[in-house]
Amino acid sequence: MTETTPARVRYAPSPTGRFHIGGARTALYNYLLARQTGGQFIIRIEDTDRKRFVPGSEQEILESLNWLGLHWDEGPDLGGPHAPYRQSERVDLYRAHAEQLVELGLAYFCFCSPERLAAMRQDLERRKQPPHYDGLCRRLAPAEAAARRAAGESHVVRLKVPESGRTTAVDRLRGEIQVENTSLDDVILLKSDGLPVYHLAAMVDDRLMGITHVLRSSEWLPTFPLHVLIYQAFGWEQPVWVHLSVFLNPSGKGKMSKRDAVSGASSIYPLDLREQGYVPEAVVNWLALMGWSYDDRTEVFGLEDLVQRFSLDRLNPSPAAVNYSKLDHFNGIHIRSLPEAELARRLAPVFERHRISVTEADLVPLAPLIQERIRTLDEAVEMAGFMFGESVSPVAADLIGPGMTAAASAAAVRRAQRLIGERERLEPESLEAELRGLAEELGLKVGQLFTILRIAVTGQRVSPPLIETMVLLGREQVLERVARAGDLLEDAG
RNA sequence: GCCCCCAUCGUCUAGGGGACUAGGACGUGGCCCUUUCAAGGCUAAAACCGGGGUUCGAAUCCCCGUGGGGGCACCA
Repeated sequence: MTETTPARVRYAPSPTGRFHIGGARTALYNYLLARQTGGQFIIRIEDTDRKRFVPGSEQEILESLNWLGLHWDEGPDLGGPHAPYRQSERVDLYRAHAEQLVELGLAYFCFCSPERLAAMRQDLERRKQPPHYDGLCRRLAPAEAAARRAAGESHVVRLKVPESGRTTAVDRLRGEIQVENTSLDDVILLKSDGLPVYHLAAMVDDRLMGITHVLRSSEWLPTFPLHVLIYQAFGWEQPVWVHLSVFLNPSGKGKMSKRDAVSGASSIYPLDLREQGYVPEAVVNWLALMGWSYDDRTEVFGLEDLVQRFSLDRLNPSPAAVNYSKLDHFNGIHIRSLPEAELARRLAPVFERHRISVTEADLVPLAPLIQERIRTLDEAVEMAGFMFGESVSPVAADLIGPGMTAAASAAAVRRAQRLIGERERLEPESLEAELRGLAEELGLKVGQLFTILRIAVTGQRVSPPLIETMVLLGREQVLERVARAGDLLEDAG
């Protein structure tokens, strides 16, 4: 079943480190749902933990999302009807809501010191018991609690979890999840510094911002019932809850982690992927299919296709191992589907990064030659960097044709040199015909002659198609390089 | 220790009681095409975690194991 009413969804990262592909996929699914239903996609920064704050990470998040094409309707930079979109700027809201819950008798002030809590936790651990707040302050008379608070005693606000019964939480993918209330802790909602924890802040904001669907990481599954309880305490209607599976590292053992960013060739960070020559279309396509599928055969999608076809019903609840060779595959496909001018446009900064000065206009005629040969944009430099250097420097030994002597190779090169020299300019059809003719005349296989010339002209064994490359390079350049190869071969012989 | 989630080829997945000799894709091997490398085409090997049920019939439903993952903070 596809959602029909406009969905207001949010991606709510905390700025505590680098932005990775797991977050990107969560953002993607949220974005797709919003666009498909004509709803809104909101970015909210969850920065209520001052200790873990990492400067610059908010920028990385926003830059990554923009690069991927996941543009938002409301957010910390854009503002919107529910501004501000940074939780650190919304603390009064959380405080008021926490107090409201205390007044309703559904939460309470707790004066237990961190030391007492730590000691209690240690004790329980020693006795192999699950960590659990003992409810000391829950039993305080409201009047006494109010007095101690008024006296300025340091305190937090805790949720009063029912002491019996069960809580049923409904996840769109997994159905009903039931837990005994006794297994739930009286979680802290408001810290002693007056800032909320996730459990309070996210619920309040989701409600206030009119969030209809919460698509978030399955790390939240264990505290999901608590969140349902908080909604119930406020008397709010539940949103549609969807817990997305986590990403496993490429081996399939263990959750994807920072280590995986350095251990392999490919990174878990979108911005690194960009640096490595991946196109956003490929990253989006790849991410979309890790945890979601359309059918049993279609797998190449652009963002717009995904907007059209995405469906919560086709989400997969099981964890997925990251597979970079599949990313390479998608990257090749999406590079090939780019218009030539667009490919040239994207290639320009890549050559620049490799300190090869070349204009976008120079790259336009080259684009079709390499388009189906590269899997990442950076491979273009390897493949065709020789086009933009002053000269190439092949080694004589490499110039000798397969199964040939240096002398025979030299002779072949000189004949080719003369043939090219006799032409005013190079035209692909006739050049190819004449070189093929030459090979035949010399009793060589086309491959033998072309291999020699390829190395002479490009300096490499692997290159774009020889004829087109020579035409692009131009008569003078080709002549110079072929002549030099002839010299090298004659010296070697 | 306790709680929660998950379970089909190496990996991503299709499958929602009979259409399954379990389909597709990546990767891997072979062949074809071919001026190199790609791309493309064809092809091969490769999976229902185990055990009990339910049913005429189970990859599909239930239970128990096992395995994997996540969580148990004045982090998110």
